[in-house]
Amino acid sequence: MTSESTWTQRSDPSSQSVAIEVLRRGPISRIEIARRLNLSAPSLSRLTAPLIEQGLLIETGTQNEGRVGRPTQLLDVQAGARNFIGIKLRENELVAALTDLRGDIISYETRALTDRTPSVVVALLADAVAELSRGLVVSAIGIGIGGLVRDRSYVVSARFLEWDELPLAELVTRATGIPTVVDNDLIAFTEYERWFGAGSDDDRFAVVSLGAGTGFGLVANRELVVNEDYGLGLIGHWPLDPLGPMCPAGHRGCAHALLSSDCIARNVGAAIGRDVDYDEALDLAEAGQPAAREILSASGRGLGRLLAAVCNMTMPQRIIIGGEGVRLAIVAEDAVQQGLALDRDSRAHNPPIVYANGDNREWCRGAAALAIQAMVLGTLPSTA
Amino acid sequence: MTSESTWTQRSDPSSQSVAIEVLRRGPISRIEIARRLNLSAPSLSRLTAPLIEQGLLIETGTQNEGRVGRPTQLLDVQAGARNFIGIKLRENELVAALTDLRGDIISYETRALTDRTPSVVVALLADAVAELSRGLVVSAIGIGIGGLVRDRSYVVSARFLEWDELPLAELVTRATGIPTVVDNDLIAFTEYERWFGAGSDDDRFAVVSLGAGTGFGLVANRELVVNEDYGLGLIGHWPLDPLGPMCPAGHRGCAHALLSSDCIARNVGAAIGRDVDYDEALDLAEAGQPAAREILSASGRGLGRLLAAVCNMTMPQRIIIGGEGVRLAIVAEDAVQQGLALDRDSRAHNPPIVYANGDNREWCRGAAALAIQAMVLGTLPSTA
DNA sequence: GCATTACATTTCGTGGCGCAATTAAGGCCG
DNA sequence: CGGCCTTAATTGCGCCACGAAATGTAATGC
Repeated sequence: MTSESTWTQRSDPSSQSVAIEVLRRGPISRIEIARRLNLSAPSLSRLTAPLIEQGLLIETGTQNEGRVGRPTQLLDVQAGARNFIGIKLRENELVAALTDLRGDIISYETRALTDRTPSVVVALLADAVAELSRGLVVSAIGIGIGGLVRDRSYVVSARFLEWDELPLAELVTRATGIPTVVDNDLIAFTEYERWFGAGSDDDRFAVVSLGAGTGFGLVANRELVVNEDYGLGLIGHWPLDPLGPMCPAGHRGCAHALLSSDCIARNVGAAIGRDVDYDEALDLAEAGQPAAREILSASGRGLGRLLAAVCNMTMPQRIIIGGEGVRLAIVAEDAVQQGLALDRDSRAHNPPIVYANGDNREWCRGAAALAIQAMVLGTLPSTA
Repeated sequence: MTSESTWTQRSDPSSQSVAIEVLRRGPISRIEIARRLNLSAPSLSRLTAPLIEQGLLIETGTQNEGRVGRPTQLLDVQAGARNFIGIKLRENELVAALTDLRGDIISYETRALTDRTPSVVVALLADAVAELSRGLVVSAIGIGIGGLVRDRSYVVSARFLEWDELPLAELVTRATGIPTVVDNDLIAFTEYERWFGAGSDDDRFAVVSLGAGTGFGLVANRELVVNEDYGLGLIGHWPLDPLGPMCPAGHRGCAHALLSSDCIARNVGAAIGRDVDYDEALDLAEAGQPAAREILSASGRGLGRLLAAVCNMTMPQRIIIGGEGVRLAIVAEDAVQQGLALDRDSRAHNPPIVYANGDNREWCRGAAALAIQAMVLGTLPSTA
């Protein structure tokens, strides 16, 4: 039945977009798909029949919500029918997650990276994949990596892994026999949010990630906004506070100085006279320790000003804050609002801000989303 | 033949997109349209035939460029077949231009605005329209206005005209009998550049306007990026230089303080001890007057930093600088590049920067573009 | 002059689509 | 409780937009 090479068999574009709509919008009625795709009800009967026949879609109960009239039959994808693996490569570890068709995570594997030689990393990666895929068929692998990637396959540069000009997708495909796609981790995360996550109903939204660095992702007119420089981290040193602390690269009050986990931990540590890590620093601020509170207020205001810049320039309908450092936005929420107010016209409407989990899971789901997209859209590389 | 109500008669979408392609891409061969629209050559023969029949398109000679093979027949719109009027409303004048189907200007009318009462302005406007349209049929009127506009028709607020909640399109339609569309002037200008201008080949570009205020327009994924707040001038007080001069609203070194014609003229005037206007200020800087040069260098650097912010956040393939104050960008070009370098990663690629004319014409063409779009896309309001 | 190249057109069959009518499945109400 | 209404899904039907293939057309090149 489910052939591995293509998803919907027929390459008919509207059949494909129906399948994608069900995949992205969860259980959904035929009539609702018809409205979204500007198709007629008969078309939807025609288009869904073969997809149900193939076992790709299933009817999952009815829904009526107390309205009169015939209840709708909800359609859904067989989320378990396919498996994917999403992998996040970090400076010193590798996290791989087995997911279903929606990027929901089934299980995990982690490997410490002590040696960054590509062949060693690829071997570890293949090992984690083998472990996760025991007894299963994995349709595709997605990899997210902090750095510059071309063609969803080729790593141009990844500073913290000290990689340059590496055909990563090809290496992994060879090592695992599974088609593989690679992209910048923030692109992967943004794509996940666009297809399945908090941004799936928006025309425009922005993603801001906090953690070791500060990242930015943008979706406008329902499509990702990227260019060849994406992955350089263009907003990593965005100026936020002319009187703020210095960052290691010598920018005063830049995003790195105010928002990165390292700098926050270092500044709080220096202020209270002992070493603390990022989470302790936030704990102290939350507990009311004055120096920590002050430092985190400054960071929050800086973040607010960054968000104001995002709003003023890209007019998003939603802002999604993610990354390991997301707690900053929550702990310093009041200061964020202050900073936002500072650079926003008082008549302007601020978009809702939503927070992602802030753990490794979201990066893996993002990476898996790349693999899912490639499979569904038929852009997977061949394994030959 | 040319019915006034619709453009392409048949509402067939691909017939319409063929017509739009010819309108936007100037003289173009069938085969090239086929490539752009993902259609086959036979489809193009079929689709163009009735459009030529109607007199909407014409064949304008052949082209071969020294290649072998049958030369291409170039198709073009009968640019003179329709007329439009584009109107820019300013604080104290109204500029109306008669244009052809491509927004190219045929003639002008100007009216001084001494009274801002809507009925008076509408009467003046109708008078200018009557003058321009003598002996001609005008298909639609487009109006560009600095302010907040809804539904391409309804002025929510326009500060400098002291207008609020005014159904301007309706009033003008009633006064002239010609269907009218209204929008923010910068949206109009951006739409012109997107359809006909320097951005017509780009997926993404940004527009920055200089003059009385600082404006910003963005196109991503070939569509305008706007929201309900567009027209508030969200980047008018963008922070650019923490040590810069104050603006009247009390922001230090903001876009207004550094880039607006008024502030530049005032600052140069104060420095040299006599009143100068904007153009004199730029003349002085160009002539090497030290104080003027310094002030304009600071402005140029500020502009550069603004452009850096635009590039970092929206990754445009092109930046178009327009507005009455565009000369600043040219006079202070070196400083602009300095400022740009300041906030850009040295590995990033800067997009080409192009300059618009900087006179009233570009605003009128923008307004006309709104009218052309509405006519071509069939979204014109009825005159009933 | 004939081969080559490439744009344009004609013919023809396929198939995707919507309209209209029909069937299905539940509420609403006297 | 049994029509009636409403909304969803399906079936039948015919239209017509589209591309494949073949043909026509107009240039270059040797």
